[in-house]
Amino acid sequence: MRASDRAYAALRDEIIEWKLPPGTVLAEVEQSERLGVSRTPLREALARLGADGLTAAHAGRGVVVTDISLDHLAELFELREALEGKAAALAAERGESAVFAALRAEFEDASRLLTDTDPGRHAYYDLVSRLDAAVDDAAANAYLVQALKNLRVHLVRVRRLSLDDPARLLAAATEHATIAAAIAERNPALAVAATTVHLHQSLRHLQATQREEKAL
Amino acid sequence: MRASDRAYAALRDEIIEWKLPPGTVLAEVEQSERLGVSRTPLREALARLGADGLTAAHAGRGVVVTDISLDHLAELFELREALEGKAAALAAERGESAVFAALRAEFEDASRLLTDTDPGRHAYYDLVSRLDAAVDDAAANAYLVQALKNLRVHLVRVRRLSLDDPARLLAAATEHATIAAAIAERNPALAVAATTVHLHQSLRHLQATQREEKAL
DNA sequence: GGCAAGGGCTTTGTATACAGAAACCTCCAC
DNA sequence: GTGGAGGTTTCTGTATACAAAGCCCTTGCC
Repeated sequence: MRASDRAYAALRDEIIEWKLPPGTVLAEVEQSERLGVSRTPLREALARLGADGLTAAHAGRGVVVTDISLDHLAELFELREALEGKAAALAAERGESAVFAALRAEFEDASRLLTDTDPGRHAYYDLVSRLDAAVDDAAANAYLVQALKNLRVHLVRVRRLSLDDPARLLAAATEHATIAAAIAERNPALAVAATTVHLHQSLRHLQATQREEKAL
Repeated sequence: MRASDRAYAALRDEIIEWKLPPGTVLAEVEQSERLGVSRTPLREALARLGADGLTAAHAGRGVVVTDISLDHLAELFELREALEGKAAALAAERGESAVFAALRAEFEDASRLLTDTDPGRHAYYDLVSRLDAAVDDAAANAYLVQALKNLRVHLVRVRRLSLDDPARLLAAATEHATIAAAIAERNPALAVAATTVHLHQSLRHLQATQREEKAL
């Protein structure tokens, strides 16, 4: 693996996991020494982070980790609604019914996963990403998938803001089942609606959690 | 201006204007000598082009200019529909009515511009970008605007595929006027519908033109 | 005491030299 | 004649040295 890839992956993970919180300045020499690579590949890594929107080049002062606040959260979910709604609609038009019917069944069984502890939650997250991947695959649109990929980096970042509570995950599982069912039924309008509902609920929950944490 | 910025802008323009057609290999030394910059800033430029999706790093053989065919056109417009539809809806919710009412009037007067020759067409294109900018501004969503910006690079590239014929531009002006009117009326659903119609017609026209050129 | 200008210092931006890897061509064997 | 293996060549990937630009601190003047 290339040194620039390693540096990019390391910095990206650290930003996503809030080990490098917003506002952190990433000086080139400092980071290159820390990560054990030269400045050249590190610069390439920083450029990619900037393209992802995770950092911004504050001219002269080095690149800084971008902020992500409550306001950004709403904006992020507006974009997410546009992209995931379209992806769900396209998947409903083009996808294999059997694939999504199977995923629907898994989500309806998810209550079993979520009564357990950590490994169960991990299995649930895995199920969610399998649905995402299935939608991406069925949508069959490279540009849309790329845009979603860019978006998801930021979504993972905000997810780490608050621990998911089991009650919300259970509700989300039902919403995901509805989305999968709509796609399996080849009903694009329903798929869009189900996606909109799910994202609305997710955003509400996140914002409520955020306000709680702020109050502490 | 930085050398890497110059290299990026130069290569990007050349790709967009089809001076570097799809499949062209961009060797680092060759391009750095041609553009009069060192390999380091050139590599940064190539990385940015890759992030834009204009080039793909064919491992070992250097980066090549990505292909853009009729199939890609449909995919591109699917993404465009999702993003511009959402942007129009948000603009209808949040925008200043007066701004879009004025733009509507300009589009309704556009027949005057389009009866003239080249300078008139240039003025029309300028009007279109002013509408885009107004929508971006009114949507007030940095993530959405960024996604649109990424998309537009590819759109400019396909526009160069075929010369716009005056009849289509005239029809497009009417469609744009309808979009602006919907936003001015603060009617998000109508704005989405008008955008969908416009994009559908544009795609149909482009595909028809493409088939003609293929037949020649 | 406050403001501005200048110098030092840290920072990024660029160039070049070197190392490693992959592709292609050639030559040999079958 | 064809296939494979080895060598050569050219490419990308990385490191480091140098240049330039911006910021901060200090100092002098008002």
